[in-house]
Amino acid sequence: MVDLKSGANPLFLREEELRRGIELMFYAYREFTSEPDRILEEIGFGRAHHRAIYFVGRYPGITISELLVILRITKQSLSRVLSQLLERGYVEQTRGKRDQRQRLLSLTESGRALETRLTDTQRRRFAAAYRSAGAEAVAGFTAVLAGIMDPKDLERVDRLRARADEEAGEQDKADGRAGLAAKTGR
Amino acid sequence: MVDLKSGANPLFLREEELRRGIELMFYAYREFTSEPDRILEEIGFGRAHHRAIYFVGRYPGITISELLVILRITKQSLSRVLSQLLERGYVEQTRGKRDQRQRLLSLTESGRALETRLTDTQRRRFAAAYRSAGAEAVAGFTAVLAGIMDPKDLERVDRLRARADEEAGEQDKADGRAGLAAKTGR
DNA sequence: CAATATTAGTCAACATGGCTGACGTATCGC
DNA sequence: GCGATACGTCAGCCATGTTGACTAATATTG
Repeated sequence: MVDLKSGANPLFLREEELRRGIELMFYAYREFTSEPDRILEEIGFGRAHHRAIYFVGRYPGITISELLVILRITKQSLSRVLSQLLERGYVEQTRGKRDQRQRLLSLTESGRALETRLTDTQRRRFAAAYRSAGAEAVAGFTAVLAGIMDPKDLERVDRLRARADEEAGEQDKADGRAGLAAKTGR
Repeated sequence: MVDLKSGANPLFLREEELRRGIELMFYAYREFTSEPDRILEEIGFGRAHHRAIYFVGRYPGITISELLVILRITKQSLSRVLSQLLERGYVEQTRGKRDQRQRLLSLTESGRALETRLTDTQRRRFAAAYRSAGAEAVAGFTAVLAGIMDPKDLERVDRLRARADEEAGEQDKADGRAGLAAKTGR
């Protein structure tokens, strides 16, 4: 019993290491959302609005169904926050040119301003943590997180990022979309 | 404009690196909670119950007010989940011997079983991610998370862990507490 | 071209888990 | 003995998730 818990026991160390990771995840996520939450509260929005505005800003021209796949919530839940964002002029919709059923979402000027304000607090927090931990630690951080998340999400993130990279600098042409699903067909 | 977004621009790289961290955090946290959530649903509990049961298991003999500090919720919110855990026999309370006002919380046999079942899914997930990312990555992961979280939380976690380590193998004596606040006075 | 599938929107009802505010009780410590 | 502390509780509100049922417009396919 004593031996099972003693510091010299490798299983105890491993158990402690795993628990530490679990706990840091809990505490870090709470802090990660705390500053945006405060700003959102000022203007009568919640965390769900941040998520929507973030991904619309990230992938301008994204459709409702694509956003649903990313957020993994029901369309009823998304509809609630999205209609508020539309009403209050942070997000706008246009119909897809190729497929008229689709609603292509993008941020308005004030939507971009809000997204920047919200995400900046997180960017700053990450930048500070990255700076103090060092470049190698950052690589380890992202490697472990990538191992924790759903491989499907990881694949999608990587795929979209690759596409965004190769399209960076190009004109948004054709039907005005940013190419999110232009080739995926999903 | 093109230059600002081109891959050669260091500011763009930095921006992408920060956004990637932010997004991985979102996706990883969602996955991190998904398996416990499924188990909890089976037995009619929610994520809040897991948090309570986790920290009671982590710090047996913890008081209500200490748990409130860790969880950062109101006592009314905690009371809701805790009374259910007590009713259904996962957690038990004893009065503090030194201070009779305190309620010292600990897990019952079935509470420990549930905690193990819930947390094991997370442990496995972390263990797999740690294994595939390597030891160095793990160090980076925890360093970055430590930089993201509230320093007060970090300090407390480290302090409690140091205490648990030095007390490992000792008998729980005196008033039956695990020494969580024995010396903190908080 | 007609049938079917897909995309999006909406209404209604419910659960979880946060919150505030207001009190009550027992116990501790000065 | 009195003020502070630890805990419990009632009542109600809000945000954000859920299921289920249905409609409308458009696209696709046999």
